[in-house]
Amino acid sequence: MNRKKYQVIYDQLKADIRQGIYCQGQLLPSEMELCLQFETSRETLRKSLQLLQNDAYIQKIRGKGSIVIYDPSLNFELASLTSFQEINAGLSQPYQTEVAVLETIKAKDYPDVKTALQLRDFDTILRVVRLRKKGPRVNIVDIDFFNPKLVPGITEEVAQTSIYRYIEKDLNLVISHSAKTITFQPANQTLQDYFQQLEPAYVALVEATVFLGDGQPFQLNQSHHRPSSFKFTNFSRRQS
Amino acid sequence: MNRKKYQVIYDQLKADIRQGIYCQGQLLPSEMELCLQFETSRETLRKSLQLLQNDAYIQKIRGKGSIVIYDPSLNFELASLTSFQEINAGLSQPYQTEVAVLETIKAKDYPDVKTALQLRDFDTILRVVRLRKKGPRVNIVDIDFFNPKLVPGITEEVAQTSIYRYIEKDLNLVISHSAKTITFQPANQTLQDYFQQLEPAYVALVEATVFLGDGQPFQLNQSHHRPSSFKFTNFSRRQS
DNA sequence: GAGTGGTCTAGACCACTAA
DNA sequence: TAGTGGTCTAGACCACTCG
Repeated sequence: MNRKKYQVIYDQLKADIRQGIYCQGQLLPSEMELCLQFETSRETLRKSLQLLQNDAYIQKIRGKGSIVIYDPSLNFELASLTSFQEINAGLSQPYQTEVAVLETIKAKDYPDVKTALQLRDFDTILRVVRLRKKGPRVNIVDIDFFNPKLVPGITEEVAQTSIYRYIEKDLNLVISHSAKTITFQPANQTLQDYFQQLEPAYVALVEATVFLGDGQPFQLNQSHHRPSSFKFTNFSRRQS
Repeated sequence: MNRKKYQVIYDQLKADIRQGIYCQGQLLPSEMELCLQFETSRETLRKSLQLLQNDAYIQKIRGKGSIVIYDPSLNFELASLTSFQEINAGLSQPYQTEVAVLETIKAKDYPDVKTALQLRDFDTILRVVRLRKKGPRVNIVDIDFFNPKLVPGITEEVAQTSIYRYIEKDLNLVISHSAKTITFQPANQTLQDYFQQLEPAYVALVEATVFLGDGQPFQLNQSHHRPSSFKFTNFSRRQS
């Protein structure tokens, strides 16, 4: 068997919930029943339920069962580490990407980037600016800094399609995790020129340092959003 | 034994990492070694490591070990479901809270709130406005809507101290999870009056619907932040 | 090949809920 | 009291990394 059993069960239950076979407020069958149904042990099944709980599909209640809390009106994809390309593919009206800048710069001229990517003065950085447009209207300006020693060979063509796909499929590297901050910043003249019109002259800035599987930071992403079309969604649980 | 074994191990390792006994980039002892050290089975120990990984303390790498990725300069508390009172208690310079409004309103006059709290036209809602100040300066305006059938008896005194404490300790209810969105909005006249000065006339709005353990929504929280002092931090992992 | 983490099992006992 | 989920165990086998 190729795929992991708990993953198969997770996918199946998730699909059932999304299709409304199990509805919001309803209880799933008990763990015992699900074990029989999927022909598995209890710990394996519980692993699947744990994942469903982490992803806001169910809420487990001791002594009662697992209640479905999935709400189709919510959309949590921005809270996970997903490339623009991957989100865009799911949109009904996708964005066009325009690569505005692709240049190599010196680490010592960008001290903040140098720190974030843990570089030294004499290292180089690949700087990429991409405009995400709907027709003529620019809604997002992505400014990215890559460590070319870790992820070499990013060309304009790669930047045009999907850099994450290139890193994972072609370079065969593991993209692991990311630390993100959201702030509200005045837009400098360059940004105002990209956006054409900005009211007020502020942007929502999502800044993320992204790490490879071995813990090394390879990318600093600064995603500038037109404030009127910015929305970040998140799910959180109360600690007990 | 009262506390859960995996929780004890998790707490211990977390403390060790925070105190620098294990440093960023370093490997933890292997699972075998840790099992011996904590006198436990491997699955239990792995549960603790799983928690550490979820909370951005370590990154597990198959065939190698568990690498410490904890970065003390990041602060993830806003990404979890934590009451203002609880965050405030950890600040060196705490906020003062002023209860500006505490009133009962009709659900049918607030259709958005009615929907979020799953109420009917003739239900009532408790509306609370609280100002979070540092000296004379208001930095956050919290507007909350509670379902009084689920969480009755919220008084001005409760609102002044901690509503979550009251709900958990006095009402003995379980606060479970929350769906949150972050947007940037123009500030209406009332908000501008509260904030005194706002440059630009925008606020960062963190809107959260909060649910009890049985899946019922009891609170809609609209937290309006002065944009210049707003920062949201988040951690995410790439799906495999 | 030795050592690491990843998956899966069968079974035990405990804590909580509801009738 | 019966049924639910929560914790913990000991052991098996697999997949991966590295010298």
